[in-house]
Amino acid sequence: MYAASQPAVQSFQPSDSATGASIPGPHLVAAYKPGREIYAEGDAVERCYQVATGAVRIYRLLSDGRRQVVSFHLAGEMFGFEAGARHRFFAEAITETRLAVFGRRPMQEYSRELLALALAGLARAQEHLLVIGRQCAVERIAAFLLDISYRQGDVRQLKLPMSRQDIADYLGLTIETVSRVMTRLKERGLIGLRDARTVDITKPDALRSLCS
Amino acid sequence: MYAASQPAVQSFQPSDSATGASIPGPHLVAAYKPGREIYAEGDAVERCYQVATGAVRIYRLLSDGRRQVVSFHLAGEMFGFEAGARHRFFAEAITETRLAVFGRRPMQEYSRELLALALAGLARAQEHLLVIGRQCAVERIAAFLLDISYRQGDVRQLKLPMSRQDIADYLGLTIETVSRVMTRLKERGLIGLRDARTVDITKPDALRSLCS
DNA sequence: CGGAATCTTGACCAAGTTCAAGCGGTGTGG
DNA sequence: CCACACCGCTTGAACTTGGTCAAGATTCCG
Repeated sequence: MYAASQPAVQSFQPSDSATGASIPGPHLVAAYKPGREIYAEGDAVERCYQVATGAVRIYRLLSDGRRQVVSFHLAGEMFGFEAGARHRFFAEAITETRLAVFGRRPMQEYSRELLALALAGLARAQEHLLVIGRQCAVERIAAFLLDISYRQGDVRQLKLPMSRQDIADYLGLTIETVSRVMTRLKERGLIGLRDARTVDITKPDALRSLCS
Repeated sequence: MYAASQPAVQSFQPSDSATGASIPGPHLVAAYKPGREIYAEGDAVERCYQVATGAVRIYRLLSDGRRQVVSFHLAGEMFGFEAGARHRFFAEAITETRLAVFGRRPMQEYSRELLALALAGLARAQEHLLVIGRQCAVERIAAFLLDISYRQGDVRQLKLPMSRQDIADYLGLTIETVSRVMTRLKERGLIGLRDARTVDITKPDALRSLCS
């Protein structure tokens, strides 16, 4: 449902892109343990990142502890560019994660490439707004599973890197609701749950028709 | 709460911006009656727009009629740039509206300026995600009123160009809930309601402390 | 003045939250 | 090696927020 706008892999080095440009040569690769912070709210924006392996969550905390995850980033996807000089969200590795890191210089020089990425990010945020603003719990979960499946290469069996709590905070639900909906989808035969993090999409069309 | 990232006025022609660049000369100015469509979902993306006067809503419809307004654009603000070749949202004039229209050429040549706009749009969408995903009805309305007030120049008395239905569809609520919360805020003395569209923010700090 | 939007209000209802308990796997220390 | 504690997940029951449905009130205009 909201996979449509999602390129399978984002990259600064498009092999055959319309622009022909690419960010040159060697760049840092950093490794992060699960839960490790990549940047914090308030930090200066001076790099951007591409996930080599693993997964990342971007989120914000409210003063009373409520958390909103605004995006996940899987292998191949870029993140870290923001409007102002300071980050307004936290970024954390979800699993064992390796990142390609791009410095300030490239970011300023490659505004055309960054523009495409920013516009793609905007599109995804807007799709997500639609899901959170106007869809019920089942629809949100269905859309989420399809989106992740699509981003992992339209696989039938997907490995969720994130916890139920992460999913809940991404979809504006509680962990209990996520859990309940998952089991309900399993009972209805739309998905299989090998374990909590391993989902088989047994009836993709049925799932798709769920998120109107 | 989410006004912080919002420049008071966005422009392709920043008088004293860091870039120094500006998009040259004459461009079309178009007028729209209330409710008139500016572009539709599926239309080719070939212009972008700056609101001269009036207000615009950007939205998407679900097949069963549910609507999500993803953004409003007030005087000075730009919209219309999207990731793909086709629009994935509708744009409509809310009130009597005049728009400055920019063609394809400038859009391709001014990626730096567009990048800033896209990043600002991304920031706003993400803030909005936080509001819709994790805040209750009162918090949403409080944040909304403060945001609009800020964007109209931090005025105490604000004129809402949009209907209760527009607000509801923007905040992921129903028109009834919006109405109830408004009257409750009035009863508590946080705002005054001259008429439904004219709001006095009598206690801005109290309102601010509402949206945690 | 009449009619149509738009907005408000009330009573009831339901989806999702909260609170609480239990399950299952994993890792650790006795 | 087993016992135990921990963590993430699931499940159930009661509750609450916001939604639905229905009726009025207001405003806007012709």
